[in-house]
Amino acid sequence: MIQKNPEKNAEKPLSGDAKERILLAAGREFAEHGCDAATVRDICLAAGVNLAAVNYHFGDKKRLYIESVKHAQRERMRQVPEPVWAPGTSAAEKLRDFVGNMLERMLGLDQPLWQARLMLREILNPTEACRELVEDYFRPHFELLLAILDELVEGRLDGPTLRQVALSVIGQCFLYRAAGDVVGMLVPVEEQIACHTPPHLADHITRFTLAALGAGPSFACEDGHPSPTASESSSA
Amino acid sequence: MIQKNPEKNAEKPLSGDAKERILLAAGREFAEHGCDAATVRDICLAAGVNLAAVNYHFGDKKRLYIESVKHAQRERMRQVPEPVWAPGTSAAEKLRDFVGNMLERMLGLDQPLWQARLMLREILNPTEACRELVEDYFRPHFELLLAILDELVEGRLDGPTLRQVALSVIGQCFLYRAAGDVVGMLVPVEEQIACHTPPHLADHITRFTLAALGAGPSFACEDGHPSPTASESSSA
DNA sequence: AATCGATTGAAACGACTGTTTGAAACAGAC
DNA sequence: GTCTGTTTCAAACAGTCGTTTCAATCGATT
Repeated sequence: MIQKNPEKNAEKPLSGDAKERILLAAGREFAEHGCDAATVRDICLAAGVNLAAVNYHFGDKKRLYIESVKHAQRERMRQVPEPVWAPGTSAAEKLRDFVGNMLERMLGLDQPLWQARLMLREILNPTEACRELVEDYFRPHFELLLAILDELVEGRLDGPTLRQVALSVIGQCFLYRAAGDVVGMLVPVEEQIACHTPPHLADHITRFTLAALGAGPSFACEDGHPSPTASESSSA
Repeated sequence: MIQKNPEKNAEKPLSGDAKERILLAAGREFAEHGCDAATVRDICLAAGVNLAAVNYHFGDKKRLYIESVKHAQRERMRQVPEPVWAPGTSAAEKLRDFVGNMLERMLGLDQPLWQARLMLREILNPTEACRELVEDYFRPHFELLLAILDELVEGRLDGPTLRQVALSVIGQCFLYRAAGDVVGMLVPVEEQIACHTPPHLADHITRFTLAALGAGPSFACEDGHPSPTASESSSA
């Protein structure tokens, strides 16, 4: 029943048709409680639909979970596209933009937090949706990072080493996403709000990586932190 | 019912008194399914005790969960103690040992896998047990790493920068623990069994970090991977 | 042997789970 | 209007959940 009623239920804060509302509410609930612990009753209540709607539109809970993961992934790809650079952009600048983009995708507060959290659950406890998530979402970013790093070291590193370097870069970002609460307990609060914002983190991780690859100034040979806000990067 | 099983818990956790058997089985179940999704019936079945034993010994499920996390933490601390070094050990060697120790604690296959998995759940979704976990378990290791790094850079980095470097080191290790399955989908299998063992990873992460800090040879200026099995580290 | 507190046992409690049901409401086609 | 297919609704289904109950059992002390 594809009806083109543009403004039918404007009185309700629940926009879209039932199926999409369920996907949205399911994503939130699954992200917060996990696939098993979340309940279809809570999902339907949050979505403003009847309890039977889940089984009508998605068959059962498990298929709803998989669909909600895929939905969140698609939304995430649409919201934060991969960066593109003008020809002639240096590899170091590309790395800086890439890291910033990844951190924005992981930690960005302007994006819905639950989408990243849902994917994090899928990373930690992979289900059927994980393989698709990896192939469509993670692998392209991984390959892009590999290309940037390869350009950066001008082909001086072989495949396995290059992949390990890429995983070192990702790991540095991933920690703040996955273990953010524990990091928050280990680092003073005033230091967090000063240094643990996506731009500052991107600056640190980029400089750390460039220094490791011999493509930038060493970390410990100059003054402590040379103004993390500097280094005007020409983002596309 | 009190049978003397002198054998250690190879597979059957039916040694020791009921309370300890419950803690062991609870740790395994909570690690696999999470606090909410795990059931006290499965725990009691695995522990070989009556259903009412959980409420008798621990009050309710939540308190059992907290106690099982603390129990796993204590066991982990007992099994993998912090490394100690002879006076005069270089900071680079200390870093190498520290990273190897941390990776062994995260990925070591000779240790029970479920303990690390249970703590990972607590990191991702902190409960009441998390603060104690951080203060008694994570913070000491963090402070030790900070001391090593400070010695390594000979005081040339201020506190916040030093902490960010420490988090970079931890993040590189943490990725393989938390996102191991996804990493396994991005890297060819033959490369994993060759390069993703704790010793190889420790070598890579240490060299990467030392290069970033200007305390070791750069990564991309020499040949690709100078035999990761080398560099005889004087482990404690 | 008798007693007492600590522990264990089988069964049941009420609440909640995912799923199903059949009727009602709805849209458009005739 | 009737008819068709789609979607929504309240209610109930059969299980499972955490927790409780109370009698039976154990271990040690008297």
